[in-house]
Amino acid sequence: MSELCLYNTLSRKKERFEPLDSELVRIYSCGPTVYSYQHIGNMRPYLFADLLKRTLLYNGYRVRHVINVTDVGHLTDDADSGEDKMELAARESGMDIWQVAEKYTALYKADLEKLRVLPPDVWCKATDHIPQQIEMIRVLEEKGFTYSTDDGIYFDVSKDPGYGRLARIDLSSLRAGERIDGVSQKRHSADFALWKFSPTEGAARQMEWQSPWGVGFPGWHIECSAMSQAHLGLPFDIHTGGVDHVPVHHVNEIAQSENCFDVRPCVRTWMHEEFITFEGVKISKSTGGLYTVGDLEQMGIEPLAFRFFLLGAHYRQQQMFTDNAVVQAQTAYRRLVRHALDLRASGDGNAAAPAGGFRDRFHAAINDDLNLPQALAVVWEMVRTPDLGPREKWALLRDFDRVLGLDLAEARIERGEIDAEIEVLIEERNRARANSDFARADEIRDQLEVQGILLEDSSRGTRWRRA
RNA sequence: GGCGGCGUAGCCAAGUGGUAAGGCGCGGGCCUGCAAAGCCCUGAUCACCGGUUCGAAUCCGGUCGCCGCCUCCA
Repeated sequence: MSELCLYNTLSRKKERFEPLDSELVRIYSCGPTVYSYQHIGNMRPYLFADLLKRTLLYNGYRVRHVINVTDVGHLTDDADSGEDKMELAARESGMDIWQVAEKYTALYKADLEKLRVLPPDVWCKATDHIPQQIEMIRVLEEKGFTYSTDDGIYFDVSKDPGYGRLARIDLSSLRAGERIDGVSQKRHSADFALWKFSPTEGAARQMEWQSPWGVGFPGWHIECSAMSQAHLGLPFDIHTGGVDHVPVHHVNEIAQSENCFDVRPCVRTWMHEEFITFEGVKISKSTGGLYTVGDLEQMGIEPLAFRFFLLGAHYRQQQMFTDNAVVQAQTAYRRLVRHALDLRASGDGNAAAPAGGFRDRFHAAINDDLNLPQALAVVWEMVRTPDLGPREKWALLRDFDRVLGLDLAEARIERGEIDAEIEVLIEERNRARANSDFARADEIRDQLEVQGILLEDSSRGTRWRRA
């Protein structure tokens, strides 16, 4: 059996994975800020985390997985100026801020379900952990890591000699002493807000809390430190997120957690997924390509076909999204489903049978830092090999699907309410064929095709499916 | 400007020292009354130049092109 190796951003290397607790692996995944729809680019982090979790389960570990929902404190500008995204979204939509959070959280979770992302063991949200965040800030203050300005309480990065190690930031060469844009009272550009005071003029905030420093709200990074500690304890095994979080969000999270709780390192393995690019350019708010899972469905792309698409590239590689690429993926996905249906019809077999090394190769692929493209190649080869019978293949395919998550055991070709009518026509056509009346037979087939019904004749009779 | 990454067949995409996985598409074949589905066959020397090596897509140097982060972002 192969060893599980994962790429750790801390060391910039693949490392053999060893859980802190011999059986239970603890994972924290940075979740979304729920001020808007999540687009398909936003789905990759959770697909990635899902594949990580499934791979751990496949290796026999138990997993405790936490995903947070950030519903306060994420500013539109840099971490310390600009407006709270949630407050802004509420004002623009005319909804109550709590409704905004609820709405987009629900949509987000529905999309994850469509993509067959296993639900985490714990969902948590920032506004449910305000006391924990305040307590962390209090401890940091007590230890001398903070200072106060007119607009908030800041973390003083110069007090942390290890600051920025994750991103290999060299503070001394980082514009130190330079004038800080926007927030003039910051001592260093890398200093960041732990607590922000509510504005004294203008519209009142909908979300604000009492604290030892006055009424206000928490900074964007502190919620992850508080919630990961609360739900997993420190240290824990794996923290996941997007590459964009390496230099700021996660660096700051480490600074807060390690200095508050004196646990170093607070996380053993940091894993970061790359972006999906849209016709060569990153999908983002400003550059477009903002399809949602729902948009894909409108285009005729099934959610699981999109999942299959994501399996086609390694998580640490930027993946090119184009309409063409996703359609290609859907074609392949549907072909695999058809194989699954045929194999399933042959009955259940024994997955423990020799299986020609396919299981080992599949396992080795996913254990090599989640190389799903490689694993998929093994899947195709297995499906098409003449060396295995259909029942063995079906057993293996179901086994592999524990990681792939394509729901192959439940897959089916969609049938509708007009079955009876179709059956009658098919019978008539088969009578015509038996009488060599091919003109009539083809006429019926064409007629059904117009309705989106495709016929497939085989030695076992005629089957139909939707186009 | 600083930091990081990428450039593999028409398209998507693995492979990071031993003579290029896989998928989609194209073309050909088998099967079929004809189709469809399925199966089989079929394509690249890895941006370019130089170097290290018995041997490089894989290591080093340079050139060109592209992308990301440093500012909202997974």
